Amino acid sequence: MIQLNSTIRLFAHRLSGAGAIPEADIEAFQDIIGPPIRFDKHDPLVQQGDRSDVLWLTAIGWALRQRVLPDGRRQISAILLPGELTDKGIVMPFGATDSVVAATELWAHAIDRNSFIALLENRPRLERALFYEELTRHAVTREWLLLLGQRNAKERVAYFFYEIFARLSAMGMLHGNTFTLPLVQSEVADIVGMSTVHFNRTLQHFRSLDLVMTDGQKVTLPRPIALAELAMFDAEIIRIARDFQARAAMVSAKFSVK
Amino acid sequence: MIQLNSTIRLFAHRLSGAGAIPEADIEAFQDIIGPPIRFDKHDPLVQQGDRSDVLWLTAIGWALRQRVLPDGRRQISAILLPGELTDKGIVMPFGATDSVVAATELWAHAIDRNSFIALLENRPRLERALFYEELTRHAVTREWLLLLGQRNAKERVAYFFYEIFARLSAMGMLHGNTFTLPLVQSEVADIVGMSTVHFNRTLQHFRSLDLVMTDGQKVTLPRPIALAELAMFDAEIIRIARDFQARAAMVSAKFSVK
DNA sequence: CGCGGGATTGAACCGCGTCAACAGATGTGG
DNA sequence: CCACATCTGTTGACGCGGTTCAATCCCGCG
Repeated sequence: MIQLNSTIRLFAHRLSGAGAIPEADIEAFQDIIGPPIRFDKHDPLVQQGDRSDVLWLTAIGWALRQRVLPDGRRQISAILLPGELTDKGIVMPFGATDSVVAATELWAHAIDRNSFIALLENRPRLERALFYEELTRHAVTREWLLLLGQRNAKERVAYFFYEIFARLSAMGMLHGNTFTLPLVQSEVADIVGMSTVHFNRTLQHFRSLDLVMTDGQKVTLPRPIALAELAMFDAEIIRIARDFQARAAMVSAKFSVK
Repeated sequence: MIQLNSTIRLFAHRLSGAGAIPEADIEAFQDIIGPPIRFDKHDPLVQQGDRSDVLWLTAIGWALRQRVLPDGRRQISAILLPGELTDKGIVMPFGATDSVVAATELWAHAIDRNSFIALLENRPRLERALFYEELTRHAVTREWLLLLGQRNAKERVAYFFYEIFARLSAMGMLHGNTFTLPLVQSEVADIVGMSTVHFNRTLQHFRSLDLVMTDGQKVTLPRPIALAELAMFDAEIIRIARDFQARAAMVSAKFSVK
């Protein structure tokens, strides 16, 4: 059996949401990714408007998908954790709609656009898995529309912390109720659509309620469920997240994903 | 040659964004759709949380995709014009994440879930077209995140009117600079994430600038480009919309899509 | 003619943004 | 190893954009 690296494992695990992917497809995918390349914090992996010939599979570190207005206002639309593709949209015949920038020092594998397209052509189950994953991600983005369009500052911040918590939990990247959040406050503010100052004040509100504790980049949520309820986190999504978590635990036990 | 109805034409046209679909695939698609069924205004086609065995292809009338919070706050995440599918996500093994409700009297064709899945299985180009369409729609949804997270009330309202204008233009559903907007103000308010009262006041602002004129459901944009600039509508998206418009004009000339 | 849904208006209020200053941590070059 | 610059977090003061609540107007319709 071919040795698969843990990034590919993570990636394949993400895609397994709607059914397993043939091992052969995963191996074929591994064949087209390049060696890991290093990006500094703030380096762009994808530039809004560009037509690039490569997309990236993140291996270590966080990246942010974002769009900016001419006057500099910025909205972050997604956080890319390890094992994610920067831009499936590269298959489309127009430029990237968003930028993707490294939020931390980051390592990512390059994937040639044409190889990627050819691979999907020959591996229908892999293509389908990517299609289904996109449907899921789109649903998450719509949930964020509800967040930005209807929820107030406290709800948004509670939602943010709980969602990060749940996602890292699903990846086995939690230590108890503590995790590392390698983002500065202005970045989080541009995720939840509020000013840095007001995010800071809202954060202090949650600190005073003992719902969020911070120590440098370490964040602890002593009562995550209380946060989720405050944020009106959708029960169905919690359920899906928990299933995910259970499967992820199995995956990490088997393959020691770090 | 098999006779295709105009709804299927519209649908196929929408999907052609990243390449033509074999005529045979389109015919096969037509084979699995049921006769048009009537929905009253406010009737749900899809209910948030439900696991249904059918999805719908809209033929006549508008529908709204929306999500609501437990306390009733609602965010509309998409407007479905004729020739759109209510919920590709039905292929996924979990319930609908959003509701879709008729915004007007509406006619739609039912599609059986299993037939739909089987069709995609056998028609890789059709499946790919749906995948690519989903990528595009997701990009639009991310643009709305930027709208709700960063733009102010005036920009949001300007953006809304221009986007509807551009989409209807692409479908040949404009009469000069005038179109029919069959939505009440509270619905538009829930699209742009603001209160009905403030939407009304913002609308009056644009009326006083002669940028938007209304007469019942008739809306006229005397200077659409000025609106687009005010909204900081992305130039690339304008370009794509114009290409679309050009192609749509050809389609409607050929097939007399109404 | 009365009813009901939607549009519009007024007034009061406040959530959140803006601006500006300061504190603390980290880094960097001399 | 200090001096200084830079970046991030925090706090205060102020005011505006937008919400809320409650009328009132308008129009189509039974």
